[in-house]
Amino acid sequence: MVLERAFYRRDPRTVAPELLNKVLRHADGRSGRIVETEAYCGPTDPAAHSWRGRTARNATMFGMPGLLYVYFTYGMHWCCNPVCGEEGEGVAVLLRALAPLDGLAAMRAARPACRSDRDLCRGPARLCQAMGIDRAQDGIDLVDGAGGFSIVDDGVPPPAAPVVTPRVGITRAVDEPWRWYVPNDPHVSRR
DNA sequence: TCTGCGATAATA
DNA sequence: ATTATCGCAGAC
Repeated sequence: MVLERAFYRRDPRTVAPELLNKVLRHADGRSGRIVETEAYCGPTDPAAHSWRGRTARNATMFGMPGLLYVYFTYGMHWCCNPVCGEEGEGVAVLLRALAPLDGLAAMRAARPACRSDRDLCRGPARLCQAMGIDRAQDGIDLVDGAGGFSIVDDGVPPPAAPVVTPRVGITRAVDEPWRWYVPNDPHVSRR
C-alpha cells in the first residue's frame, strides 16, 4: 500500500510517470491523487537544483530515496519532490498537481485565496500550501511515514498513455521531455 | 479564457 | 541577478 523504498530507488524518469495516480496522504486526513510530475536528473541536468553539486539548500536531494525534498522559491512558495535514485545521486521528482480526494475543508482553509476546488492543488506551490508542506517537511521520510506524509498505491494504475511534455518554468534544458501528466484531468496545471 | 505583471526573499 | 510560482487585473 505505502510505496516502499525500492520504488523510489530508480531513475526519476522511470519513477515520475509511475507516480501518476498514486495518492499523497497527510496523516491529518488530507489527500490527493498525483496527476502531474517532472523528473530532475541531478548534476547532468542543468535545470536541476543539484546541477552544481551539493549545497545547504539541496542537501536533502542527495539523501536517501524516499525522502521529501522541499525547497523555497520566488520569495514565497514551497515545492516538494520525492528523492529518487541512489543516495548521493541528487535526483528527484517534482510533484506538480494533485486531484484533491479528502480533507477538502482543511485544504480550502489553508488556501483562502483559492476560489475553485479545481485550483486547490493545481500547481507545485499550490499543492504544498493545500497539503500543509513547507520547510518543516524538508527531509521527512515518505516510506516510514514518521513525518506525517506518505505516498500510497490504492490500486489505481498509472495511465497507460500519459501525456509527455517539456518541463514548466525552467530556462535551461528546456527541450527535455521530462514532464508527465494524466490525460484529460482538469487538475493538471497547464494543458 | 487568456495574457501580462508585481510580489517577495533565499541562493549563488 | 535569478528563480522548478501564484494571484490579480484587464482584455477579449
